[in-house]
Formats: sequence, C-alpha cells, structure tokens
Amino acid sequence: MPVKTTALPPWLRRGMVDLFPFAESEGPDRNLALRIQEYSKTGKPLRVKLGIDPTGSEIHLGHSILFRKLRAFQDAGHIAVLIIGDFTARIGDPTGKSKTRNQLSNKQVEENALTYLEQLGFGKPSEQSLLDFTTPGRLEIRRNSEWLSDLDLVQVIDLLGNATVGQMLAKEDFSKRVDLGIPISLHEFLYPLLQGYDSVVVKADVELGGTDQKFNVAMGRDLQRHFKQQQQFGLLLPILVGLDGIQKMSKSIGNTVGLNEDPLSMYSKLEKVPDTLVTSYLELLTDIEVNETLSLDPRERQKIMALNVTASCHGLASAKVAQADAARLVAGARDHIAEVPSVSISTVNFPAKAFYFLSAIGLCKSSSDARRQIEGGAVRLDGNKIVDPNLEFADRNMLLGKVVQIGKKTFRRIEM
RNA sequence: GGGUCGGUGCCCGAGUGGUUAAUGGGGGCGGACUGUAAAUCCGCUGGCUCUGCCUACGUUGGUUCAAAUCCAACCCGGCCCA
Repeated sequence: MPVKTTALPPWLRRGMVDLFPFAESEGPDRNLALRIQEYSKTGKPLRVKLGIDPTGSEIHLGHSILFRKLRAFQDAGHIAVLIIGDFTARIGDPTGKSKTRNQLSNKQVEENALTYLEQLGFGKPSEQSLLDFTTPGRLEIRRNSEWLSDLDLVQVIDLLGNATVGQMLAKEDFSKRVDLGIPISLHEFLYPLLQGYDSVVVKADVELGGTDQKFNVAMGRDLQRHFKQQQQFGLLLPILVGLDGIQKMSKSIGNTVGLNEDPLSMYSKLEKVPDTLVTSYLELLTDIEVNETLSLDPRERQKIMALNVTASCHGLASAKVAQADAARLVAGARDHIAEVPSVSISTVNFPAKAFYFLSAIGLCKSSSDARRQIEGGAVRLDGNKIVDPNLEFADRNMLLGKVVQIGKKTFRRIEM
C-alpha cells in the first residue's frame, strides 16, 4: 500500500498502515486529505467511528492505539462515534479467532461496557482521559443493540445478500479454520455484516480499526453503498505486539499492559519489554519524535518509552515517581519508595503461613503456586528472601507496612 | 440422517487395565547471567492454611480388588455420503 500521504496532517498520518480509498487526483469522496480540508472551510466535522466489543473487562495498550487516534480526531474538531458492541459481543468477532467465541450473557456484556468507559477516562478531566468526554459535540456513544436487536429476518436476509460465501471463505481467518478442520458456525458470517451495518446507522465518514479489521471495515463501505449513503474511509492502524514481543497484545494470551494498571506495574512491565518493540511502542503509544531517539543507548530509549507510555495513562508526575521507585526496588532499597501499590491483608486469618498468606492476598494464583514460588526463590519480604513456605506469621503486625515482592516486577506494600 | 475417525492437563501430543497428578514438546512462571533486554543454563508448571487430603483424561452409568485405558448410552467435533 504505497499511499502518498503527505497531504494528510501529521496527527492523522502517525502510525497509519492503510487508508482506503486513497485517490490523490480525485475529490473528497475518495481523498481524505481533501475531506479534512473541507472541514476547515465548512466547519462540518467528520463522524469517526470506532467499535469495541465489551467481551472482557480490561482495556489494554493495544486498544489504546485506536483510541489515541480517535482522540486525535476529536482534538482536531471531529466527532468520535464510539460504538459499544453490546450486541455483537454476544456473537463474537471471528477475526483472528481460531474458534467460535463463547457467547456472553447480557449482564456480563453490560458490566464490561461500563468498566470500559471508566477505563477510557469517563468522569476524568479530558487531559487525563484517553477520550475527550467533556467537550460538547465531540463524542457520541452508541450501543449497537439499539438497532441490531430490532432487525427482522427480512432485513437480515437483505444484509446477507451483500456478501458471498466465497468472500467470507477468502477471509484469512475463515480459510485457515477450514484448512485446519476447525468448525465455523454460520452465525459467525453475520459478524462482519453487522459491524458494517453499524457504519450505515451512524453514518460514519471514517472507520478506525486494526489491520485485521480491513474486511469488516470494507464491508461497512459496501453496505453504505447498498443503503445509498456516502461511503466511509477505512483507516487502519497496526496491531500492537504484546509484551512477549511475538504475539499480538491480547488478554487471553496474557501479554498485556492494562490501562488501569498502577503506574509502577505499568512502568516495570514496559521497561523490560523486548528491544524490538521499543520503536513501535514509541510510535504508537506516545507523541515522541521517534527519529530523535534512534541514536540513544537502547536501555535509555527503553526507559524513555516506558516513562512516556506510563505518563500517557497516569500523567508525567506519577510516571516519574514510578520510574524512580522501580529503580530503587530493583536496587533492593525498599525504603523511600513513594508509590508502591498496596495490598490489604484484612481477609487473612492469623497465624498465617507464608504460602497461605500469599494466595490469600491474591499475589499468587493458588496456595500451591505460592508454595512453588517460595521454593523457587521468588519471594521477598522487605528485600529478604523467604525460603520456607511454612514460615509462620503470628499476627498481622509482623507484616504491616512491609513490601512483598514476587519475582522481579511485582511489589506490594502490605496494609490493613 | 448414514458411514467413519476422534474428544487427555494452558496448547500440541504420548499413554490402551495396576509405582499415573499422568512420558515428551511448546508456552508460561521462577532462578543464574544481563541492560529488570536477547541468547544460554537450571528449576517449577492440578487444588487445599499441606508431613496429609481432595479432584482430574468429553458426560453419565457399568465391569473389575484396580480404569484415561474394557463395556453401554449420551454429548461434541472432523471427514465422506445425503
């Protein structure tokens, strides 16, 4: 996709992998740069759609690439149309999936939706939130159950008529599953059509998505044409690679950094990300001029990246504290730590053996796991290694105020 | 609907009556080393306030002193046929 993009404003171009249609010599219908210029004359903002299915309860940095771009449109004066896919969440987007997704209950979906908005910064001042929730006219939040749950069969069949089995099977996710003999349920074919129909309903001018969304976004264009609407532009951004440096960032893979994680864990995770990720993280998750960092020592670049990404979620001040704390904790100096996240021991019954205590406060996933961690030499209390899983703490005063450490990056100060 | 093959731990995949919490690999976690990276080496990888107990090989029953392993029914899936 060698698109000549110089006419596009830098805030829009940053990180972009694909933009379609893109026809330099044509008018604003097929040239987003012209369309944007038009806005500066007429003042008629673009409607920029981003859909997110509330299938989990955590938003992570991988999502924030898209939200950052959406925010950039907001800041440029356009309207962010955030679609909460409360209906589509129950079908499950087959994109990138090797199997049919479990269907979620209404209640779960609704709960997830609410935590999503919270994580996006709803209720916070716009400088501290990922989206601008406060400036009037810059955000519309819609749930797609609003229109999808009322479709009747005639309408559904009409939608289905816009795609062929061949097109669906040409989609990589599906063809792979066919090749591997993994089942595909028919309702999964409906997903791209419903996502596309969302674009029709909200009259999107631009749809944002990850590169894996090309098919679905293009479907939006097809359906808009079918419904005799102006067609949206598709603007695709990269899929963020997760902490492992190999697979895409995803909750189910467990290689994520959550937006609501405390600054210290966030910083600590980012600081140890594989080198190969640093450039893309800088590009996609910060506003830093990437070229200016290329000559730096790799370790320095990594710190700059970790600091700035943390700052983008928690503000620069907290990020700096986290950076300083991380350095001290690793050096073994557990005093003078400003912001170690705390953990409550109110649920722990004393006397408590070490392994029980670690699982009771949730730092280890089970008491057996805690036992193993201790035996593996991973656990420290105020910097002193605990070696005996059966080490007994007679009462809570023996623990209060101390810092437990599991491995190299998990620290918690013990509180009531 | 018929035929056929199959369903084992996070994933892949051995195991076809008895030291089997179940070989091996991947992934993950931890340790050493390092730049809290990569590479390498080592350890761990069901649960439980744990010198023991409990739950596990699609589900439910059955045979047996003893079953992931044998039998039956059922559920789910691939492929072929309709």
